[in-house]
Amino acid sequence: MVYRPTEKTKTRKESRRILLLNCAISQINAGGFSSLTMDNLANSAGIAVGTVYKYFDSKSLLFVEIFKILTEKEVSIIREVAIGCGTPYQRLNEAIATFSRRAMHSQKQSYALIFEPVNPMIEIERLKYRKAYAAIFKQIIDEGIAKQEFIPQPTDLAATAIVGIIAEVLIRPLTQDENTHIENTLIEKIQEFCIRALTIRQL
Amino acid sequence: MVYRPTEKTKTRKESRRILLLNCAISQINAGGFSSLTMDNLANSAGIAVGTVYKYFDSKSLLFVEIFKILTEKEVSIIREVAIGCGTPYQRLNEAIATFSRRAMHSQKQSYALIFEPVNPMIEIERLKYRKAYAAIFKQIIDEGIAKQEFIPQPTDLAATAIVGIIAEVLIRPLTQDENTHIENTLIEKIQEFCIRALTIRQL
DNA sequence: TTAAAGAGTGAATTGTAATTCATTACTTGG
DNA sequence: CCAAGTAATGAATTACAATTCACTCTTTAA
Repeated sequence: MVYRPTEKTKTRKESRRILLLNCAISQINAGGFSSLTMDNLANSAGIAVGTVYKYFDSKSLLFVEIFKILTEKEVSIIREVAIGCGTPYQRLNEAIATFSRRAMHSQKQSYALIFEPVNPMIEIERLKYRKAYAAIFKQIIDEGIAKQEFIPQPTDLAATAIVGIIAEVLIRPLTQDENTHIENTLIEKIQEFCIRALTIRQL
Repeated sequence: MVYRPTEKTKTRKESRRILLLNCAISQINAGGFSSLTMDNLANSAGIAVGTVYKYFDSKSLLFVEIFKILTEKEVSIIREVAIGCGTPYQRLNEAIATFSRRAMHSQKQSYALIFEPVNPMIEIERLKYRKAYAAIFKQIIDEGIAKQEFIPQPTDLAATAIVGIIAEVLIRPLTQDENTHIENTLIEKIQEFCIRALTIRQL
């Protein structure tokens, strides 16, 4: 035996894998999961279809991997905000705003991650994704209740509800077409709605 | 020319069409849209595939028709409750409860109508469906605000938010598997959350 | 009874992508 | 340079349903 994979080879392999992932992500950002085929992925990466299969065993697995990459990034950004400084009230508002702003800036992607019909495997990941968001909100709400900033209530439900609100109010409308104009005050209104549901109102 | 369609023929044709729709709906209730193929539909109706095409031009159009039938029924039931008697507060609670109860009783169907990945045509109908629900909630909220039962706020958003809450809290979990046990108190908790967001609290 | 038109049939076709695999091209260390 | 292994290729295959269509069967009313 003479040939053995070396550092150099492994590095090149790894960077090709990353290239493929990046090409795939670009395509998804442009046209959603439905626009990504193994053929056009191979094309845009400048390699043969067969080669794609040296890097990913199947399209489903590729999709799942991409989904995880994208959602883990989003979740970690929100988590960052959520454990930042400030009162629970402030952090909740900040988390909602960040989530909303990011969604507005990459509409196609948000829609793809939250709603786009793909396949059952993605649906399972999507559930985890939404649960991850809810877990973040829950933490803030729990703390807010402990500090008597928020009214005692089932926090799991409240957290899930907030995810539902943002998805429905903000992201679902992006289904329609490209330049869905979303008013900037929408974020504030969402915040106010959520805060009303959570807080003890100061009369 | 001798043959002309008669009442009798038309009736039979119509009833076959209805049979097909019913078979399709049963299949969807059992396994979602994804489980319905033109072949198994023909099979379960006891006719040939080709015949199905005498009744429906394409699978997409069949799907859209079924989706409309099912959603219009659901919406009209909720609408009934929503324009019933009682204060806006009571009617809101009743509408949420009815929506929730129906969802819990036909889990597969609710999931299919609200979330199941199907195709872009269905996605367009689904948006209308959700908007129809929102419109009902909006009407209640508008009235509640007029009667000073609810706090003034953007009612469009509040209505959409409620749809999002129910979808996320109640129906999304049905993704998982058959007997997702949903506590009965869940409905009450959803109502309380929504009411807090809407009302002027009595201290 | 029969010609005309509609209805029903289901094997064959089509469409669309994913996936495979025999073949060719590289890499490596001796 | 070579032999052994690895990587890349892309045309061909597979998978899977939707859809078609040449044909047969029914119905109608003269």
